[in-house]
Amino acid sequence: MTIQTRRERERAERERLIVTAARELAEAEGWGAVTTRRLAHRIEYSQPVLYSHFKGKGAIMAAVAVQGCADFAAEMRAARTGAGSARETLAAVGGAYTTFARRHPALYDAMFTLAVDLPFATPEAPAALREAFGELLQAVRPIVAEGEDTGLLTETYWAGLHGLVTLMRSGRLPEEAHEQRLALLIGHLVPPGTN
Amino acid sequence: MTIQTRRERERAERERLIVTAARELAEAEGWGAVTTRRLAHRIEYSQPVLYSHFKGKGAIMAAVAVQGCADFAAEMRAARTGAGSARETLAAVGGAYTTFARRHPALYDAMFTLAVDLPFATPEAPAALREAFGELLQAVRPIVAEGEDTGLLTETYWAGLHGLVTLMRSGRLPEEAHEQRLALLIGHLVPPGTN
DNA sequence: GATGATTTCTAGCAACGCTAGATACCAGAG
DNA sequence: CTCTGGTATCTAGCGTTGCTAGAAATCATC
Repeated sequence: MTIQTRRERERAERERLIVTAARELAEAEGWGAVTTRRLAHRIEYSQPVLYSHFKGKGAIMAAVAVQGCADFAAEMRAARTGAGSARETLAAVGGAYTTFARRHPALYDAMFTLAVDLPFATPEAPAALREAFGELLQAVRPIVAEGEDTGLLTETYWAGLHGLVTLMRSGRLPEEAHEQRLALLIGHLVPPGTN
Repeated sequence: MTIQTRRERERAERERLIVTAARELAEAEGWGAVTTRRLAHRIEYSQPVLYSHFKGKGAIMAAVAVQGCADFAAEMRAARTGAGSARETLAAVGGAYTTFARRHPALYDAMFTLAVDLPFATPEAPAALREAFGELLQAVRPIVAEGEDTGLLTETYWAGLHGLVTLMRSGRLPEEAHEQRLALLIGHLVPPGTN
């Protein structure tokens, strides 16, 4: 019994090691630099070991994405609970969103741009993912107008943030006016007469 | 003289052939299926010929992107000139935007998501690109409120559309409520009391 | 028809994700 | 302590990718 559990523990530890190494490598040099060979060398094992833990490179990226979502949700939660009015809350969460995306581009890509096969808009979506969306949702709820759907408005806000971030990061939008664009988006989402 | 011009003409024709083949292949099977070998085989030349025309695969994709931008701008222009009120115009252009993105995913990716080294938010940006942005800009201009910058609001609208399209296409947002989200975005951009 | 430049192709490099088959390891039985 | 069976790991290699050097073929000109 003990021998079995020790092995399982070591296996789990190595799996965490793989995900951490992939994350560090990606954050340091981008996903293009994350190859199975480099990853294997980094964890001091051979390539096939990776495939005994994950179905492929995509699954490793998905694991990194889930881990990233947890951090992401935590940062948004902190921003949300530290804010005052409804408008301030929406701005704080939006700011946390774009700040995270700019500080952790590789993580953000794994979560929201690259093709990783993670279930998203379904109940089977990973908890961290639903939690991150939940933070956005709670920030949006107070500013939902009569006859509007909270979920849909949250998705629309998300899309706005995502668009701003990705277009800016790929050089399609200039960096400098980012804060003004973000303010415009938020200003137009908040109904007139809201505190 | 004539012999030189004939060669240049043939060269230009072959270059168009390459771009067209790349575009067709990408639209039919996605950019993942566009390899230099398949492309070369399709135009009935060997691979190195591609590199005598373009610096690499990225440059070919950039050429396809520019061509796509021209079509894109034309469709948005048609939608814009066919609409009535300011609100209708904004909605028509937004609809044309998302429709194009959904109908030509590969083209859209080359233009707005994949990393192609094209100058964007600068005067050196390709004409087709600036023209496409100009269509958006003209649709936005009538609804710009006092104290707002037209360019910045256009960029924000663009970001919203881009976010909706990319999140939906990657499975992060469910397809079915797309029209409602688009309506929400437009409804919040148009100032109250606008026709 | 020979010559010299230009164009095009053949063949190959290094790197990629991934995997089959060989090898090393190690817990438990005699 | 030795042997055995099963597991864990590695070596080696497949097929593919973007890209390129050097050989071969083509063609205008003398």
